Amino acid sequence: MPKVSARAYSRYSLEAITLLGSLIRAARKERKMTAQELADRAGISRGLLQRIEKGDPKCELGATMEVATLVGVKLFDAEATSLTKHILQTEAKLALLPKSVRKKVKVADDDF
Amino acid sequence: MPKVSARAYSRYSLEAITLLGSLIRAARKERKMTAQELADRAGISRGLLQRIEKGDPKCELGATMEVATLVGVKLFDAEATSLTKHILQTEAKLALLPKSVRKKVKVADDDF
DNA sequence: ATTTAGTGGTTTATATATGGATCATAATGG
DNA sequence: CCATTATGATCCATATATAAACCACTAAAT
Repeated sequence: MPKVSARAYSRYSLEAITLLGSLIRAARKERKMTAQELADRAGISRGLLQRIEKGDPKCELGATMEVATLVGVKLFDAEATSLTKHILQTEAKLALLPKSVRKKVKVADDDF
Repeated sequence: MPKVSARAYSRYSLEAITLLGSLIRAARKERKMTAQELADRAGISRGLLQRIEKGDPKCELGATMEVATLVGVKLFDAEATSLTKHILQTEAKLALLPKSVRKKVKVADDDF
């Protein structure tokens, strides 16, 4: 069964994911946690944790975030309470923007 | 087919994911991009983009990161070149840590 | 006011990620 | 040096995320 069309990732995306994985692994070891331990606490299998630490893009966002949180790697280095505030701010900002983005029909793309 | 055991996410994880989604949506609208447009550029379906923007934890990490990158939402606010450096540093740090974490056998858990 | 495009929510079929088991290797602690 | 355990990798069955097509609704733009 030949793979038909893999997904394409930008350089930045791959690097960011790789970095995230490395940070998680480093953090886990600094905390002297076994891969199995961390996997258990996160409620995932050891195999999945391996892939996360390796930087595999094809992992659940939730699982990855959960693991990261458990070892203290925060994407947005802020407390949950602070995040809530941030979310609300963003939502408010969103409310100001048009509900739907309407494209000009005739005019050529002004993208470049 | 009853769902047996859903995955548990910490408060922080869910909030961080929600925030990420909101930031993406806001960024997309600021750039006056259609959901379909962004989905196409990211090589994903519009439905998936909706879930990402909504903050669904069950999405590919790669797809999410890709979309975020496309609209300029950086998890690690740094250039790719800088990320590489950061990765190398982390790897180097990792090399100093023990290859495997060994648990004490007899002694009781010192977790608390 | 009317038209049209964007959005949100479905459903279904398919691709695929995940869990679990297993094996080999490596490296730690005694 | 030895015993033990963490790790890395692979395989398979199954759960599930994804793409695609559809619908209804909303809200831009004329």
